[in-house]
Amino acid sequence: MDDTAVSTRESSTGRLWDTQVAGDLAFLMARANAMSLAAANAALADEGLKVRPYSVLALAAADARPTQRELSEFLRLDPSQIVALIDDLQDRGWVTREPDPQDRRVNVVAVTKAGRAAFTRARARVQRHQREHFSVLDHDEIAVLRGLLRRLARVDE
Amino acid sequence: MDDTAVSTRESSTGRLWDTQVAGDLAFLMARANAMSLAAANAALADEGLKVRPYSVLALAAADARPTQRELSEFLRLDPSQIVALIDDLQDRGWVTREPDPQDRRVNVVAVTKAGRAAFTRARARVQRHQREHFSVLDHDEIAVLRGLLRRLARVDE
DNA sequence: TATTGTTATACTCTATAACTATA
DNA sequence: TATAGTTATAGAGTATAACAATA
Repeated sequence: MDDTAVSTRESSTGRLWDTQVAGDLAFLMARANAMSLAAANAALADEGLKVRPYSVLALAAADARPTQRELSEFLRLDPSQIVALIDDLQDRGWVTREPDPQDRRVNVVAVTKAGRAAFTRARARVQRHQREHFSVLDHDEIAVLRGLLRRLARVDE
Repeated sequence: MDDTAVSTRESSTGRLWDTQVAGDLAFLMARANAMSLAAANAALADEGLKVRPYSVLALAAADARPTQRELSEFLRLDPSQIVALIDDLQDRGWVTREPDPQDRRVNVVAVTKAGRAAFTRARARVQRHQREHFSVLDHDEIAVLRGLLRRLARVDE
């Protein structure tokens, strides 16, 4: 093999993975999340969705009847961002705002028939994506990761 | 205890955690990352740093002598964003751009004495933060999580 | 008085393309 | 021709404060 005249400069970033930061959970999580988010958004692009509106649709489709305030907490977004998110899904005819009769300040987000169908399609894509994107881990490892992330993600409830 | 007249509406978001999305790795990662990022940024705020510039400083302080291109790949940021990041650290006197004599197009990022001191202070804060923020997991669980995230984060190298 | 949803706005981050200097 | 770094800019995402309706 002719690798005698290899460049002085290592062309890859391999050696950067031997540094301290590369072991920081905050760094690893940020990088893994950026990759996962990009892949998930790509998977949802054909349905004209991204992860955020998909999550709202999913909660509505699960008949969880979330209030906008609850969505704000759960998705860790400002209430003002939830407005735009729901406006968009409502414009597509996928969800509706139902005023709570017991507290007329509150809107509950409900799914429509079309919304349920859209969610079913989107969910199939997301699940296929997850299998592919996380295929570097085996079934048991994924279960372990899910459990650990779940505990971290739920910490400040 | 007087909890007989409790409200009809569950005030917490607990029930949302029983839905399908709450098990999606993409969702869990996004949420766990958002929490971790906010905590890490808060930990670094006293040093006038955020996670991004801290990561650049860390790689320079590790004497990895990264090029701007390598930083771009490693941090998953556009090359144009690296410019501003390094400008800022350079203005503080913490890093310098050293032109590579072998390829004068290339800048290598090197740490200064002051930069090394700043990094030492910042690193102590970050490590303290990590211990606190991830304290819901025990030592072994953290090691497992780090290993799994590392494999995911390194996938497309 | 406090809270839900809403609007407006400013700020940060991100993505893209074009430019320069070197190779 | 191709690549490293830079600049400019538009778009997306985020954070904050103030407001109306209701509690």
